[in-house]
Amino acid sequence: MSFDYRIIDDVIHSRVRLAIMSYLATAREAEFVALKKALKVSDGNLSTHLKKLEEKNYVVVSKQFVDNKPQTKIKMSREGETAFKAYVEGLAAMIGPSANPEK
Amino acid sequence: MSFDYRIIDDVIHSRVRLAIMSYLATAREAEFVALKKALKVSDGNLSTHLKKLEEKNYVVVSKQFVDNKPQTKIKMSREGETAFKAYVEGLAAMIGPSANPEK
DNA sequence: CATCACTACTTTGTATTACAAAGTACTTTG
DNA sequence: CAAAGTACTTTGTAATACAAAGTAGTGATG
Repeated sequence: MSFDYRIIDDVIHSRVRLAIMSYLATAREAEFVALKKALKVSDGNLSTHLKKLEEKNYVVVSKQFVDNKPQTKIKMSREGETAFKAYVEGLAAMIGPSANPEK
Repeated sequence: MSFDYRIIDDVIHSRVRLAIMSYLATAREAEFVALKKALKVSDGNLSTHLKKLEEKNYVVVSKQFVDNKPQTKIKMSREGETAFKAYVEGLAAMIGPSANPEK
C-alpha cells in the first residue's frame, strides 16, 4: 500500500478524462456525441480533454462524415489500455482496504 | 454504471487530497510530518491541501507543541468518512467492470 | 550570546488546468 | 436564402496545483 501521490497518473486522473477512459474501457469505441451525453460534459470541455488524451496517445481519434455530418470516433489505444490498468491498480493500492465492499 | 463525471467529488479527487483521505481512512489520525513523508509531498503543497479539506470539514486539524516543536494532527471527520465512502463508491461505479481483478 | 542550521509549518507567486462561452464550418428546414 | 441546428474547436478566464520563499520557533557551535 503506497500513499505516494505520484503513483497515480494525472493525465488519466482528471474527472472528465477518467470518465472517458472508463467508458472506453468497456465500450472499446465511442462517438463524440455519445460520450458527451454519457459524461454530461460540455462539448468544449470534452474536446480539450480528448486532445490531451490524444497527445499522450492514450486514445486514437478519427474523423469522418456520416449523413453529411462530421463524426468523431474515439478508440482506446494499446498504450491507453496499459496506462488505464496501471492507473486502476495504483488507485486500488492507494485507497487500499477502504475499497472493500463493507456493506 | 454512471459516467457522469460529476458523481465524483472533486474536493477528494485531487491526487494529494485523495492520498490524505486514503491514509486517514486506515490510520484514523496522522501527523503533518508523517503525512508529508508518506505522500512524498512538499510541505507547502500539503499545507494548502489540508486547508482545503479542513474548509470542507472533511478533516479536523489540531495543533499543539510536542518537545517544544509545533505538531499538527489531522483526523478524519464523520463528514469526511461519509464523503470518502461515497467517493470510493462513485469511482467504482464509474470504473466499473475494469476494476475487476483480472490477473 | 550571537549566529548558523534545522524543524514545522504557512503564505505567496506562477505555471498549469478546467471549463464554458464564443467561434467555425457545415447542413437542413421553413 | 435566412434561421436554426449539428458537431465540433478555439479562446478567455477563473480556479487549482505546486514549490519557492517566508515565518516562527528550537538547538547546537564557536
